[in-house]
Amino acid sequence: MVPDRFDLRIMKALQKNGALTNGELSELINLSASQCSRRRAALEAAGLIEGYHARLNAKELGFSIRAIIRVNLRMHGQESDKEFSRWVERQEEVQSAFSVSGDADYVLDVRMRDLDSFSQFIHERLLIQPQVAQVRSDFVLKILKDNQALALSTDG
Amino acid sequence: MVPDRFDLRIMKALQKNGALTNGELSELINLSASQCSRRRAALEAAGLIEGYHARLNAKELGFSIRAIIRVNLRMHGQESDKEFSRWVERQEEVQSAFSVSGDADYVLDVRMRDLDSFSQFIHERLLIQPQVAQVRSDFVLKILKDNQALALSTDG
DNA sequence: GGTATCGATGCATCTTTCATGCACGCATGG
DNA sequence: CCATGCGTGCATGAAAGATGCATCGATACC
Repeated sequence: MVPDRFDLRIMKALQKNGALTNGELSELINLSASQCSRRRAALEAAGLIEGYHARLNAKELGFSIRAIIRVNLRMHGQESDKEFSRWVERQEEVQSAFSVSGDADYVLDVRMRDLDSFSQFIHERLLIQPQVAQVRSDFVLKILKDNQALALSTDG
Repeated sequence: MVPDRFDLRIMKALQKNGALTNGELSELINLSASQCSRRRAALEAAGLIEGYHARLNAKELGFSIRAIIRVNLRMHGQESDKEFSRWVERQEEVQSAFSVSGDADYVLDVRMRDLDSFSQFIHERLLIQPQVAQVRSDFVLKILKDNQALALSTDG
């Protein structure tokens, strides 16, 4: 599927606000509501829109700790990498996890309720993984932005 | 507002799928649809649910580069920090940006269409910021998980 | 130039979903 | 024991979503 500029506008709008009605969308992008509905369905069917998600207020819910953790493994091989990946995927506190090229092997974005949980996670769960060689943590002091929105150029 | 376990279940479900109807929600959490509607509205009004967002397929849309960039500033002061923050917020390619404690001063999560854009961003936009002293990039090779979902414990 | 064909669009309609008034049940406190 | 208040489910009117149909515009072909 090749999205045209209307599709791009729709996706851009829905990134910002996924609860827009087709009527509201139609005003924003200058197209009838029925067309918005059809295009939206097409974008979802084509997989360009992967889904809709509610964003929760982490602070209000008691998640006061956020940290970016860089992890190095002892050795590299399909086995240890795969095993570590599987382990990471099971950790609820890990919101995002990337295998990266650079100083580190993995970068994790984690959220916890308090320092105790964080310490417990690092020492009693992460560091005892046999593959893990080194762990360096950066605590998030302030979130400047957290869009999760792609920079689509609508060209007008 | 103090969310009870039904509220937690609702939030958990809506994190996974923000397009659930109240009827579908009611089946998932064993509560009538009308109550789901009321509780949902309350959670939104209380700010526990901050909003709904569509997630787009980055690969399909041509964003093949993702990187975690660590930035160090030359000196620290309210001025340079604030100025850098403001600059970061204006950069569309920056999805998330954190001020952190640790080796780095800032961590940025960026997405680009290609290596040229990335190089251009680093050299012609980021490094020419007068506050910036050092930049280290980790390219994302593989996304193990990218939930953006908080680990709510529903206790049942 | 004329015409046929195909996809995209807007309107109208039907269906689904949402929002809310109401009465009931349950708990707590007088 | 009764009164009060909150949370709940049911039922109804309002809003939003989905879709058949006729029309419009563009392209291709004769």
